[in-house]
Amino acid sequence: MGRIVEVEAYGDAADRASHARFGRTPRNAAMFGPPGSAYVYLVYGMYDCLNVVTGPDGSASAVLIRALAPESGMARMRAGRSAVAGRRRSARTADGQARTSARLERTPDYRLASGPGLVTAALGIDTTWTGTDLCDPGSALRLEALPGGSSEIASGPRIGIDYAGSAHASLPWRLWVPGDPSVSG
DNA sequence: GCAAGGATATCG
DNA sequence: GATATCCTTGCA
Repeated sequence: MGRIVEVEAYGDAADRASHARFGRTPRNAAMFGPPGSAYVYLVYGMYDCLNVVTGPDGSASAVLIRALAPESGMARMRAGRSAVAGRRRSARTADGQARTSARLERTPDYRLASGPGLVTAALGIDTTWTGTDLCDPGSALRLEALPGGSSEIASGPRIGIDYAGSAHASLPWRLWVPGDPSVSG
């Protein structure tokens, strides 16, 4: 379990940074699904990114989960991180494997899910989780309300979307908990 | 600073 | 059917 400390908002075709910018396609179909369901996609051929579908059924929008502050299950998060790291080319050799493993061991708990690709690696989530009802208490992957709730929230431009053009790239649709060490670098 | 990696949307 | 590109990461 982790506390969500960094997210980004993505809209419909009008949002030139969104996967929905080309309308409905096989990949983004889940973005048009019911709110509270999951949209997981593979990015850069290696990392999965977890989104929460937010808009009404039939409209496209989602919130990308960019970072978690781990609260429990850190041993399993490390196992998940290790499994994903093992697929990288640098870990194909015995020497690379040893370095990757040593690096992960030096990684503090608060950095286990400090990035969108790291969130899914830590949780063991991949694209097959697309469509999961995140609001069902019976789901293995789910959202829960945080008792005691609100902390201060900062906002700024979304990351890695320069292709969208300055008008969209400058929108302050990245939200995070200021000062939290688990926010991505 | 930049390669790895595979799916994907678009173009020919 | 081929190809430029991608909501990233960890290495040089």
